[in-house]
Amino acid sequence: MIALADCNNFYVSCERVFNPSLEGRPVVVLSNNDGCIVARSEEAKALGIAMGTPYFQAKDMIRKHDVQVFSSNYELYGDMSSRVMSMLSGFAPGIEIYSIDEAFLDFSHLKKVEDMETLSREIRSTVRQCTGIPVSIGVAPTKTLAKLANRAAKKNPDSGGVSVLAGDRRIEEVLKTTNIGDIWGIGSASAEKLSRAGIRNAMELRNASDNLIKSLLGIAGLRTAMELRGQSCIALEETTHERKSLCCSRSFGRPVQSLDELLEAVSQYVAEAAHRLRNEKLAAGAITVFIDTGRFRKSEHYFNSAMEILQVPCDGTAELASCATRLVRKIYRNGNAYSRAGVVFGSIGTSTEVQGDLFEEKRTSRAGLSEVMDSINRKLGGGSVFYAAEGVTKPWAMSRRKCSPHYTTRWEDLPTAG
DNA sequence: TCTGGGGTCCTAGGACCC
DNA sequence: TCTGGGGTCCTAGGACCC
Repeated sequence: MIALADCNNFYVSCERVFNPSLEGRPVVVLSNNDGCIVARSEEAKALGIAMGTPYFQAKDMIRKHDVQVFSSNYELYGDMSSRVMSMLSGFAPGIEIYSIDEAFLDFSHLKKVEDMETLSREIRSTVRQCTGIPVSIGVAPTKTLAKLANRAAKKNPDSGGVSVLAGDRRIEEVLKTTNIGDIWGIGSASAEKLSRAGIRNAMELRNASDNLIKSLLGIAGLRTAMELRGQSCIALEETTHERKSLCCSRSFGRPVQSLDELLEAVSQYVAEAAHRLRNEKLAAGAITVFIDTGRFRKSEHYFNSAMEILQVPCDGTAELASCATRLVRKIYRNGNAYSRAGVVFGSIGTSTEVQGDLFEEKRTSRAGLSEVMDSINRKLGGGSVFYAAEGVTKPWAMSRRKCSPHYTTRWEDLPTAG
């Protein structure tokens, strides 16, 4: 058996831990650049505010019902997440951290349903007490069913936040009441295809023929169907596997037209991404840059990207930035108002095992400067030293007008009592 | 006026090999 | 006149996840 522990309305819950006055009130958290609503408290959901609603479209409703609004504070959510995950990992022999607010736990050592329920309740109350975050737990024979069990736990107020899916009758009950699009692995495109073929709920997908499913959805869809039948096809992955790409992209606070501002923004994204690269002891073998006018603008949509393969994999900000700068110049088109840009590192490998260039006469040390800058920023706080190329006033920076303090990661933001 | 960001996997088609 | 079969690797695009 596998358990899925999923934090309730995670970002909202993080805000509430340090601001108890939010308890019982409608609260929403916005995506980067204060664009969309990406987390809602139960009270906000009850008002009919949908996931992903653009903030500006919901403003009337927000004012009318005095909904509390927060910008995304990923520093806070990331730190709270690691607290929750470290609590969870003490409760099971195996854990797979699946996302910032979810983890699968190995429950295979438990044989009785009552034991699974008891342990789940213990996990819930301990995590709540030690971190302040409410968690729901679903238990089932496969990951896909555990996802459904978790939904059932959240939906049913009598469940106490725990639901174990064991036994054919109980499983079928849930399958029948789950819409096809609410199954893990079935997105909108697949839901559309299936419903045209007359398959509208999880039970109907489970009972459909392998050939039909494979022809409609391919091998991934077939795996999902088998998981609904109770046959585990998606293993618990306890080891974190090596990263394949690393991306830093952001929308601008206001449209950007000048090449200079675009270059500043991209330089900053490179600096951020390269810093993460070095933290993970990795080096990039290729770099892609993209710029985008955005798809909601009335004028013609312009999106373009360019890639360069590096002679020798690299983790230094300066070298990566000079490459990125070259690429921006290549795709920049004058007269456009850009709303977004980004940098993607690919062909990633371990920085200690870099294949050198046979024909390079003398290998210059590239690591030194970035390392020194990292250590200064670690000691004095992020952003203490940076390349001037990143810009100083940054008029293009994203908006985060309603960001809460970084309660757990910055000394000056420590909450005070009394 | 205002619409996020960061990932992975699968598939089909092309290029190439012997 | 007539031209095989089996395989790998790479890439772009689509779909999915949170």
